[in-house]
Amino acid sequence: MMSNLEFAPPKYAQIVQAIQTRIEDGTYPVGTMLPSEARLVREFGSGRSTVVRALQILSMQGWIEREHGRGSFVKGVPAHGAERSHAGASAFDAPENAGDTTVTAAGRAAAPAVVAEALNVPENSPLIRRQRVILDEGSPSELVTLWFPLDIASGTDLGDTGVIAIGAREHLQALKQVRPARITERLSARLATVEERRLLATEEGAPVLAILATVLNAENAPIAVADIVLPGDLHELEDSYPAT
Amino acid sequence: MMSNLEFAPPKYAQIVQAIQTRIEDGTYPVGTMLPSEARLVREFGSGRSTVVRALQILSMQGWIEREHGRGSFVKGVPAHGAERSHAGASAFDAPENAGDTTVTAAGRAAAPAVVAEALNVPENSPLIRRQRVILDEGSPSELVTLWFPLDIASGTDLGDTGVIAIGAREHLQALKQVRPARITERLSARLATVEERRLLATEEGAPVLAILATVLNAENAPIAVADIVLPGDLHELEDSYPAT
DNA sequence: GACGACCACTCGTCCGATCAAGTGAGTGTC
DNA sequence: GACACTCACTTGATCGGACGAGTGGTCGTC
Repeated sequence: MMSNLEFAPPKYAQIVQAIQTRIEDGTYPVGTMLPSEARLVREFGSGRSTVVRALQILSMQGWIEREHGRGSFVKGVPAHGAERSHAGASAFDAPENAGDTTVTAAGRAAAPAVVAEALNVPENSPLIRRQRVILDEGSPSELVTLWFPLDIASGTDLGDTGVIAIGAREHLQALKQVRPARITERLSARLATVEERRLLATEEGAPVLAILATVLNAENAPIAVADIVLPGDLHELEDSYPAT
Repeated sequence: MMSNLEFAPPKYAQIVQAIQTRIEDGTYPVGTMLPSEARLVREFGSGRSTVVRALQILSMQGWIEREHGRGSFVKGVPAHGAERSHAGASAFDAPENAGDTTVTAAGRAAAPAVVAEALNVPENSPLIRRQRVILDEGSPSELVTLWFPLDIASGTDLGDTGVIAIGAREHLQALKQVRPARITERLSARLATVEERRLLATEEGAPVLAILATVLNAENAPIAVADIVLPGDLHELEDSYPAT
């Protein structure tokens, strides 16, 4: 009408936008009831179906809550996804030439029990192990051990002692048809082992955060495992998520 | 028709379900085109609006992709968000009469340094403390201490020693205008304190997972703090997320 | 062969109507 | 006061139609 080249978003989207704005700027305070569908129909001059569609979108996105027979109520600005430190993902993405990283081992090694279980192979099976220590201000602050099945690591540099300048994930993706889809982490507190105390230079009886991260492909088959050990007195993991 | 007391989900939800199942079991392989809206209308014997509504839901949830003029195409089973044990949220939601829970303390107490910092009050300020031990098969497996500012806890039963049969969050929401919006957790490994060893009946030098969870309202002001202590040899936290 | 008109098929949006069902306040009876 | 009833108001589900617009093919013309 007014213009011929103007792009107008669909009506239902305009309504969504308008209500979002009003929630954000406090016109519709949290906890209060939204105008009823009938009112909104009058205000926006559209059919009820259109208003309902907008409200359903807002409801699915978490802005409002709709209660049969009572009305629609403002829930607030949807606090989006959770923020968390993904120690596992970082272990596979971090290049070895960044910061103070020292590769302490690379090559074949027998699978310890927990790693074998995670990779679904017999204990003591030969695997490719790649271990590094990360220093923070000169002192060891993190011990990361990556474990790969032989067939996955073959044809890559993962078993060589040289420094790999990109992350293990990228390295794998570039050289093989390996596509990580999901990572699961298991986290626990325990005392450092003798070997860990040596590499991390901590005292006897020192508690550590131990994270065992398993990388899975789309078929839920394990691709690799990262064993991450953090001295308890040096690390805190943060996690933040919406309260329902 | 067939029955009078049977509960039937709405038609659009049935269609959503049916299509999800067909995607999961390979009837509609990934990448292929879904039957057109008109076909689905015939198959399910419903109006087009109903079919479209189902398809829009599937599209918003990431199962399919709709292309104007071409059709709807299968994207796959949506790799959902992260799965994680939210120890903090559970601490506030768990009722005290469930399982083997013992309330070991309830009433005023001075704020320890970390709690004071999280609640943004001076150290040693008076707070309401509520502490419980959860037994697993007879032995202590979890120590939860909830801390509330006085003004938030006033008028509630949180400072009384009686058992509260619903979660603290529900209790608060029922009695006060308190709306939790977000929870942040800080997790670390350390050795159990003397007090913790007494309540959890663990030995000296035992490592624990310590989680400090802060509940924030929509304005990011702290409402409460949960201090959760898990003996390291009894607990593992799981976390799973898309690798992207 | 290149081009364009046409057409069948697809999804995108919007409307207004109907019936159902949940909620809460008010009203009247016992 | 307790209870049942009514009624206004709310959202929930579904329908069928209408029009618009993007896609990709056929087909005829040049």
